[in-house]
Amino acid sequence: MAKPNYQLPSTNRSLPIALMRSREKVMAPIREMLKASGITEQQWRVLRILSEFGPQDLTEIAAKASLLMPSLSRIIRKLGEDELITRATDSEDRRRQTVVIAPAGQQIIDDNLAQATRIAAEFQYRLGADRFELLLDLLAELEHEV
Amino acid sequence: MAKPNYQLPSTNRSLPIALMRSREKVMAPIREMLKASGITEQQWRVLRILSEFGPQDLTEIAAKASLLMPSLSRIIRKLGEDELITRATDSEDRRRQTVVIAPAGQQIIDDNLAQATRIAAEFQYRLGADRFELLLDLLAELEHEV
DNA sequence: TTTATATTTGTAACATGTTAACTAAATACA
DNA sequence: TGTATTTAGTTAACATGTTACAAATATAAA
Repeated sequence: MAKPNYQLPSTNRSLPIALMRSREKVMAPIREMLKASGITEQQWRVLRILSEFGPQDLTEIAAKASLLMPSLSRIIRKLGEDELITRATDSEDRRRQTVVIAPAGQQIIDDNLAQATRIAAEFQYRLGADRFELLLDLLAELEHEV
Repeated sequence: MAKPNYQLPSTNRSLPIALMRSREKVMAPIREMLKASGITEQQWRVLRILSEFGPQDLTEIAAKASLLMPSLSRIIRKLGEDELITRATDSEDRRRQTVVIAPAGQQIIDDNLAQATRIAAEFQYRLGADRFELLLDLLAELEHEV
């Protein structure tokens, strides 16, 4: 069976490449899982944030999801077209739009959250809780301003 | 002066998001530097690999650069159009194309490598050599097969 | 040698990343 | 009050990420 074969092998001590490869490795099983629901990794991230933190505007979502506004704008439009979210203009500040997760969107969360949690736990288990926390700390240090 | 203001703030203990934010933080100054040469982060990665490891085919480049073949195919075409590389069909295996860095491409490497090295060293210095190596080790562990 | 299979490269289609420019609305301030 | 600035979000343009598939070539099997 000939299957797409674009693996990303070979070692490398370059930090940017290591970060990229790790993220790919971590997200690949999530993406695989989400295929059944027909949504992407980023759409999943937005839905999770709406489910966990409740209705909020685009700027808040962008900050939590680490998405740039132009990307988020497109994602929100797509999620609206698919009726996974609804949006309403804020009555006090009419520039602002409050986004709310819709039942169909919440259903996708309900269908996938348990397995997503298992996948995340698998990586934590692989490193061990202490080394996992250490990794998150080291990554956070990279984000500090110079 | 009104400037684009799309920062990516807020903490988060999610590994995928931490990986994404760190990579962005590490690559942002490189991208900034490369603007003067008019090439992107990925084009830079390809040129560096060609400069460091010499002529090679697309598959080898993809592995070293952690790029998928469809992306690399477009990048190589663009680099060829800009005359930063040249390509020639392998005489023994005519599917294979050997890519060679051109003088204009090598010039971009020469113009930027010292500063790129300084930028990379800055992050290493920020963590300290030991913690930097530890970070690379932890990231490598994430890539292990289950 | 002929056929079947695997490998490699290319292309299409869609989604996102990135920067810049833009609109509309709110706010600061002279 | 009127004007400038800031903020929220959108749109445009280009490059890349991702998956699926097609095309070309090489290799193994019959």
